[in-house]
Amino acid sequence: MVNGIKPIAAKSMAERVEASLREYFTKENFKPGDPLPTELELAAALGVSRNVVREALSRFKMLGIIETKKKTGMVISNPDIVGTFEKVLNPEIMDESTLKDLFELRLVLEMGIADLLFLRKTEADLDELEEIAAREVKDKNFRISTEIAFHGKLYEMTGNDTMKRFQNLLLPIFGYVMKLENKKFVSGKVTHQDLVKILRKGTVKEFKEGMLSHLQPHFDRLKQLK
Amino acid sequence: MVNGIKPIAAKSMAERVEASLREYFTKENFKPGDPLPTELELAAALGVSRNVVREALSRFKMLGIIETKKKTGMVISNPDIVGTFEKVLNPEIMDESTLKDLFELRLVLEMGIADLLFLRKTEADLDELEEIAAREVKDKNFRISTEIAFHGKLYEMTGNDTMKRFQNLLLPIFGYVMKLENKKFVSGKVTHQDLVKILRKGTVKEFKEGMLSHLQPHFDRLKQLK
DNA sequence: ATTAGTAGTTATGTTCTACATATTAAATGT
DNA sequence: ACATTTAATATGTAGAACATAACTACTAAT
Repeated sequence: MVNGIKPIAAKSMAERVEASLREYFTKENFKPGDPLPTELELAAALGVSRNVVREALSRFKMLGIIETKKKTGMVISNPDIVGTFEKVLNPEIMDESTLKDLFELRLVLEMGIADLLFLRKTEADLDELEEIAAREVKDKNFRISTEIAFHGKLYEMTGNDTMKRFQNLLLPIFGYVMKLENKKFVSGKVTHQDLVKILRKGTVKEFKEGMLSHLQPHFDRLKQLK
Repeated sequence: MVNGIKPIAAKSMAERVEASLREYFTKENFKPGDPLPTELELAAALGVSRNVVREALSRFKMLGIIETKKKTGMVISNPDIVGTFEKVLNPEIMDESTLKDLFELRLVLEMGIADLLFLRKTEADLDELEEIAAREVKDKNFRISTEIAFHGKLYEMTGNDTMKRFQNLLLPIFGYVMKLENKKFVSGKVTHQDLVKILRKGTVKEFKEGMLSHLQPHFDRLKQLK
């Protein structure tokens, strides 16, 4: 077996141009709004066809790192990281171990937002949350949608838009993993209504314990697996 | 002001082809390993040039959703989501509110991993962690690197590779935000060595309190801002 | 002098053709 | 039956050409 030897340039031109451009952007310290050379200039500078350059640029456009206008040219812009995440987060084509990891990540987030919640909660938020929890008790049929609504509202209350959107993306993962394991959504001893109550009048510590108890079935399952 | 009116098709062909392909993949229920039509077939089916198709395909290749081999053609594959994340996570071109959000996200993760840690910790892990903490006390100069090593090891101990890699990506964000706010890395009353001790002999609850205390300076700063 | 209109220029958007290259599959020869 | 050669095919890359939007500058008209 041949060891310590690797292919010279297995990667495609577009891939290499992407890497070169990325390096160029950081080296030149590009900031949002800064104009880029034209496609032809880049092609000439890199010694490749305009076609290849465009394939690489197309990638940056997808990430939101580059924006273009005709005649004006291209400029750097700040990418939408959550939006990008969305583009790869397809449960159908994800390997199982990653799915499991993301499922756990969701649990970790859920357990970790307590401090932010107590830092930023408002009366209006609590009222709305309470209303969601109350609605849930009436409509036995729509447990999943209210489940989503409740936890979604929690993330919203953190005042962290990125986290809220991120959690939203993880929702299908959550559902998918549950389906894979043929499990039903089961809540622990602490209900949503209990959580609201703690959030309103209790302490951070109590809330953390409450949330753990609420998610206990999920943690129990993890314990079984290992 | 004109209301309820939007541009017909402002998006580029490549962008629309990307969307069409994405829809096609899910509709046809493609799984990793499944072969795709050829570029020419796609171009014909979509009524666009092969060039445009290639620009769209290039995007999927970047995300790792498509892999290609000459002659054989293209197949669906499972994307590397953390790797994709890395491609957009450049602090230099990110807007400040997103940076702030990610900084908080890091804190939330840190607070939320306690349960996983106690579920999966091993003696070997604890030994290594203790060693890192001990090294830190000796080398006053390299506080930041040991800071990274310590918390990195914690994530590693969760047994969640995705989370570990994700945290690794957030590190530069952490540093960047600190630099932006001209703050130094300050630990709370609970040190790394204390955390190790709790992790070894204490309870989950104690560890959570310890971690909160360790990160308290950061939470205090958040409190100041709001 | 301000406005309106016109023409020219430029960079991206799109298409088409051609050829290179890797790899599979078929054909051929021993 | 096996090894070798040949052909076929899908991706990779290059180059030219034209379309299109948007900026610039010049011109004409009120």
